Amino acid sequence: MGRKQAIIQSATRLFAQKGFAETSTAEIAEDAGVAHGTLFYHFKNKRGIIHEIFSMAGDVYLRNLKSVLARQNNGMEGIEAIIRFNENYSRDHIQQIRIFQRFFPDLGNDADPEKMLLDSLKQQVIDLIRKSLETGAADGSIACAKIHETADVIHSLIFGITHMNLMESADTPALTEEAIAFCRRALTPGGQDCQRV
Amino acid sequence: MGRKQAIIQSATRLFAQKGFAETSTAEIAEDAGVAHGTLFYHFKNKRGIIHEIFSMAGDVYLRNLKSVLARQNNGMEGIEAIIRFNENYSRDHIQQIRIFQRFFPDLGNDADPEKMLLDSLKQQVIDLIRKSLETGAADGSIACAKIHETADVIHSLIFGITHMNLMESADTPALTEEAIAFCRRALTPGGQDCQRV
Amino acid sequence: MGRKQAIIQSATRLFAQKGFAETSTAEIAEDAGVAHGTLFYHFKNKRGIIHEIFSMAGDVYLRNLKSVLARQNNGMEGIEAIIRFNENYSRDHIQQIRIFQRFFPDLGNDADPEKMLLDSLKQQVIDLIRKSLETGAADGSIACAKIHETADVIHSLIFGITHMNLMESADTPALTEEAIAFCRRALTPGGQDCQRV
Amino acid sequence: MGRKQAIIQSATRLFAQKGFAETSTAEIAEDAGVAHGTLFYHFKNKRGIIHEIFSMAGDVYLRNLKSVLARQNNGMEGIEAIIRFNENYSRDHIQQIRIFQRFFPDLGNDADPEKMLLDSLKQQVIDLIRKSLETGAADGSIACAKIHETADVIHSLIFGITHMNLMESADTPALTEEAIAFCRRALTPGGQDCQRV
DNA sequence: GATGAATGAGATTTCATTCAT
DNA sequence: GATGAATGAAATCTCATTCAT
Repeated sequence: MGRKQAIIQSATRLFAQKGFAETSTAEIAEDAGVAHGTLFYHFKNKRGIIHEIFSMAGDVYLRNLKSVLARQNNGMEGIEAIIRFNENYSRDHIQQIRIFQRFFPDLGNDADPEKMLLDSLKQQVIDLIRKSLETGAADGSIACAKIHETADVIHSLIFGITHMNLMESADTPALTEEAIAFCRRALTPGGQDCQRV
Repeated sequence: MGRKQAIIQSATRLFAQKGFAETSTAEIAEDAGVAHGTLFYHFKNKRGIIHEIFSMAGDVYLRNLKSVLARQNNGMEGIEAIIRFNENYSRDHIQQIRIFQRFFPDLGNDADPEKMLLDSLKQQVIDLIRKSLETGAADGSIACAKIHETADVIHSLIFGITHMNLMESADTPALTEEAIAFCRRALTPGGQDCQRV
Repeated sequence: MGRKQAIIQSATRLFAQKGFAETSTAEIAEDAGVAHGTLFYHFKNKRGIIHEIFSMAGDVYLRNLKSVLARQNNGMEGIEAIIRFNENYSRDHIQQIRIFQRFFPDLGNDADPEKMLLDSLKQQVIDLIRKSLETGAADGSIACAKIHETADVIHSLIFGITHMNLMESADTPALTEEAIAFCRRALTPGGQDCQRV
Repeated sequence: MGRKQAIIQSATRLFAQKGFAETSTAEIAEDAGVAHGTLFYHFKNKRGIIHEIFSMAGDVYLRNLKSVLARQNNGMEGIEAIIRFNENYSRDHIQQIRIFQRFFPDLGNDADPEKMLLDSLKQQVIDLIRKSLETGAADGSIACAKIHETADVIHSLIFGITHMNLMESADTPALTEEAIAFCRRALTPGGQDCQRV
């Protein structure tokens, strides 16, 4: 593995453990087994490191999520799959997720290139949720009047669960299953008239 | 207003705007119009300032939320009230909320006194959600099999909405209303058999 | 002597000896016998130190020059006094002069606050030369057709002599006396018609 | 153009623009379109680059100046030609001149090989001035008692004008013409007795 | 001849905290 | 109670130079 990869790996672990601001570049270099200056040969600055991590992680997340979605049979299954995928991915890539969640609050101004990266990722996830809702509305597996807002609601729910996951303050597999059941009840057409509200 | 209050006020604004690590004690002192050293007369250290902010803010949030809940007529109304209260409170106390959200990810180890404060606050909110679910189950306004998990789901949803709010990436009043509708559909007994899942 | 004065003194000596870029802040602090951080308590940054040195030195130079000029009897004596004053001042404040001369070339863009300081100082000296030329033209001690340009010529001459002085590449007291004689010949009215050119 | 020439060209431009210390070797390499390491193949170190620039520039300056001087008819014309040559050369080789002027102050100790280069150049120019003065004294175009000191005075004047030129703080063509007139008045024999002083 | 990855020494600056007054 | 000068540890980043290829 090249030095650049070693740096990315170490940085990922340390940012996840201690946060971005709390991790020094000297620490990353030492952990990666390279000279301090080497960091700044491969990356413009400290932020450049996290930028690369974000960019790579976002790509993997989206690619995997899409491949999972492609295997679903109808809209409701899609929604289920998205929620469950997030749970699984969070467990398998806990460090990446932790960095994402840690970094969100530091992203103040909209010009921030990292904020743009994360915003774009979020928007793509919301779009996939929306597409599943639309598919479900078409194939009859989902009854939903306000697709736009409902997509936001589901995304909020997923985000909140992920947060609980990171805080280790709940049995998240169970939480995820209950969230799916919750959505099913809210979205399944049937005795309940979802237009009513 | 005494010097201590001035410090708390300035710190609240600055922490909300720029984050904890990014705000220097000198900056707080200048903004508050006191000498730098005065901060350390009133607070043990920088962390002591945010501790006091958290502690006060949590008290206000909970007291207000409880007083709102006391005025509801049944369990389902309670759930609605909690979600809506969070929206209103977030709007009115945006700085406090922003500090909470900003600080969460920095709280790593469980021994952390600020993490304990926030955990306790979260737990109390979840308890209030649970109590409303139980009330609703008793008064017939809610059909819910797994109260414990459902409370976590709703809390996750609220947390996610608050996050969207802070990121200013959604029309949150509309999002809140749709979330309430979503919960209503998921929780209202009726044609839909909520035991089924 | 307070710490701030000690810093200024050390910085003056070191900047004169080695130049601005070549002197590190750590070096200044050590020489002044203060902690490294103390520099940045008293000055915004490294440039702030040289700014203060410039500002103080320029004031002293101008004040002294003006007081010398006030004691002259006519315009030609004024020109002589200016050239001689510069020689004496350079000898007595060799460090200040060295810093000035060293710093000039680093001052690129006009927005530079230090460049503005130095430009203003230079302009004031040129104005004093011009005033002496005008006085001399009025009192008959000087014959000069183009006062504006001649003032620039004399200032260039003074600047060049100061430079030679710093480079220690000439016997400058003798050079100064010859420069005065040179100017006398060029400016004294008489058999030579200075309009001619 | 070979790589070495490209490096020299880029370095000349950058040193003139930003100064020696402020220009990094990496910057020069990039500007020249060669690899960073290539610099150190062609030059011993960073200083070696400026040494070559100085050496070449000094040669050109002197050769041209001498060729101009050869075409003058008497001593006074020689002095005029030197002053005017400097103005023209400065305008045409502004970068070279800027590097010279920028570098002078950094040359502290006499052992410095670059200082020796510049000192030698300066001495040769002064010698040429002196020779013109002597020629003029012989051919009757100049009246000058102290040739040695006067040569220094004229060199100082030229240096000062060049500095004004670089600082862009005067209309230097006009300044140059006035300086020539100034020298004419000071040096031309006539009604004025130059022995007198 | 030429490259560019890697280095390590050092530079400037920030900042929470202390303490004498 | 309050101050603010002073500190020193640590952080980010720069950069001339080396060297294996």
